[in-house]
Amino acid sequence: MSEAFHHLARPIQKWIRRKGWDELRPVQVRTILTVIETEADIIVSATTAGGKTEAAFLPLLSDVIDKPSDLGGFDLLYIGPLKALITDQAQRLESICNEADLAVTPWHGDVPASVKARGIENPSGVLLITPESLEALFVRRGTEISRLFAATRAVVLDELHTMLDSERGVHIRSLLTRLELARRNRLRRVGLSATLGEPRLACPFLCGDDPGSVVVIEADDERAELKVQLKAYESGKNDRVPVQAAVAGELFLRLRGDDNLVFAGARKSVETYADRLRRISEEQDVPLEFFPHHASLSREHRDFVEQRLKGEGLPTTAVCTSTLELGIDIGDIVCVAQIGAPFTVSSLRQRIGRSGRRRGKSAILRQYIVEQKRENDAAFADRLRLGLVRSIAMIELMLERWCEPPRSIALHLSTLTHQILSIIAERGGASAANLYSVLCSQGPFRNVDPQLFAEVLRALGEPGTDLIEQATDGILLLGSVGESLVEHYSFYAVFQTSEEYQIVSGGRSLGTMPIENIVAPGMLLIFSGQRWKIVEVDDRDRVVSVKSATGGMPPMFGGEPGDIHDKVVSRMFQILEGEETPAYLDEYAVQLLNQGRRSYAMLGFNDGPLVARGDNSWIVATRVGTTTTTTLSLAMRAKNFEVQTHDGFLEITGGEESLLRALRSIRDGAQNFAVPNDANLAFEKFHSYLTRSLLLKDALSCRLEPLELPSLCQRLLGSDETMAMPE
DNA sequence: GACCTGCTGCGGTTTG
Repeated sequence: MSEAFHHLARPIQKWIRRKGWDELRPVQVRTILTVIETEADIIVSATTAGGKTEAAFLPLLSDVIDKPSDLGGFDLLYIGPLKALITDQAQRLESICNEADLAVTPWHGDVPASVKARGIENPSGVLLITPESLEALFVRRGTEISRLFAATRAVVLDELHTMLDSERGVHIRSLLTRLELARRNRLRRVGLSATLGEPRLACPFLCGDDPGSVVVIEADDERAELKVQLKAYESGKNDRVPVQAAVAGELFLRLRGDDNLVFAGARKSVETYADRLRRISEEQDVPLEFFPHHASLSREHRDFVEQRLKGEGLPTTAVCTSTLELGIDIGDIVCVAQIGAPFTVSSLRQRIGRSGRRRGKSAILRQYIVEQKRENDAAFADRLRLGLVRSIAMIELMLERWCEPPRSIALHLSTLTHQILSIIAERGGASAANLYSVLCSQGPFRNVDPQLFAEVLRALGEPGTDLIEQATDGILLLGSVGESLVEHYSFYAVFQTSEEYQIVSGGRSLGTMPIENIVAPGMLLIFSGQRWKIVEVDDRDRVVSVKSATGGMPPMFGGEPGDIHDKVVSRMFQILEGEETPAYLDEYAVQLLNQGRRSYAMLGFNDGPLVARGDNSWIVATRVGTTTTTTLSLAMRAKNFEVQTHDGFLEITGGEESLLRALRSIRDGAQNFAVPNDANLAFEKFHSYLTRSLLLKDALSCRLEPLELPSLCQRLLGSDETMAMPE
């Protein structure tokens, strides 16, 4: 055993021996030495089964055992983004902690109140909690926080990549600042992740005050060989057999008999393919091995699918959304299929990481792309085969080991509003200066200056908004609306969720669907991989009762398209302008790629970025990702053009002035950037309580890039500002 | 043309 082993506490050494480990992994050795010999914050980056949890906890627990604290409270804090993950990790830690008689307390919405009561009464050992449950502790037990966490010496943040510049990431950082202020002592932070493209870029999110001091420990995993195949299909308006049938047939042929994951892109598409695969299995009279898995299905059904994947024996393919992209260990997956191009390279990479985990086996990606048949009225985006091209760009970038860096730090005014309410609730009142100090000077909202903070407070205190009010001594209190928000348990999460119907069959819940779906008795439904007829709709309690049937359509689940990164779009143009043919394309995909390249040249994009299509109609090749392309499209819409956005392209029609004049005026007047009055700017949970001026500032901090417009317009106009079209 | 995540306290009843 290595030197690191001898640094560990006796009970921990005993546990390692009992496990039969003959050596610690390199990433564990390095983490153990760093934890024991330094006081630095640490990021551990290793694959899902790479032993990260043990790497962090073996030395942290050793420290607790060898140097017990007399302060009282939990010794270690673990924050995880999923309930299932906390349950899993608590079980793993229990086996270690038993050896040393340390308590392990899992804490989330499904943990019995008795376990929580025991934790509050006698806090010690390891607490594993979700951000939302920690939030609830602040709101409901604000006065006890300092007692519960007095002895805590470190916090472990699992799946760190989900906690970067997201609403939930900012939420956690705010809670950690508040925790440190309550106990008057900093907490050492240890972040764990399997999918940080460049782990150093995550350091500012772990330690905002001194990112350079964070120690990054990366496992040099032996990477499994990756086999990739891309198969293309075409679908047309007059197809007798829908193209999904062909894709499902191929999936059935290739995947039956093993454990696989099929990422179908959207819940509706998951239901469509699961239904087709079930029908094929029935026609061929073979046992069903294909099951849908997404967030709107009942916990019961999802558990069933996960258990089948984990278990030996019954081959199982889950047709899924990103529910199975991260988190719990689902065992050996032979093949990952992806239907349609994904939105990010990092998610593609994470998905592929699910297969080929067994030593000596390759990871396998089967990518399926459906393009529209070219008919006379084919849209230009279909003629360019943009879906296929994006998919190739994603695969190429993934093979080059690139993935999207974390986003830059936004204002997060919705989450700021949440934390203002939470601190006032925690303390029964707070001064504006104190709130600013905790949240903005010391906490994560560092881009919010005092003036902007005052503007937010004024919006929350507006009569009619009533989230907060000011007492005569200047102290801010919750207003009537603020009070009712904070009192309800739905307050604890910072992210938005929509209203839904429960779908019930014979008293058993099958799952949920958004209330935007039109429902009436007699209608047919595909859901949870089966076919149903609606027998009753209870609009008051939002319950739809169904019974077995034989036809139907899956419901709509809504959602907005994802952001494509500049680098992906830039690679798409390289592919459209290039000549190489990737070896993993099937024959049909090669044909479609060549068609896309020919169309690109024929439309004239090789000569310049602006293509006139007659009748006040143009196509503009922006060559940049969603954020900047959308910003230009809003600027054009504000000038009364009609605009459709695509990856790296805009289709523009109408307008009161010529395209060239409009681009020039946007280039020269970027400081007057305006969005159309009808553009929706409310995306997050507490946005509806803020003014339009604040929403615009929030959007400008992360969703829009007006500062990019002058150079983009200049590039589009070209140096001589001429193009082959009439002004 | 998208996906995912989360949730307390209390009152009533039953049981030993």
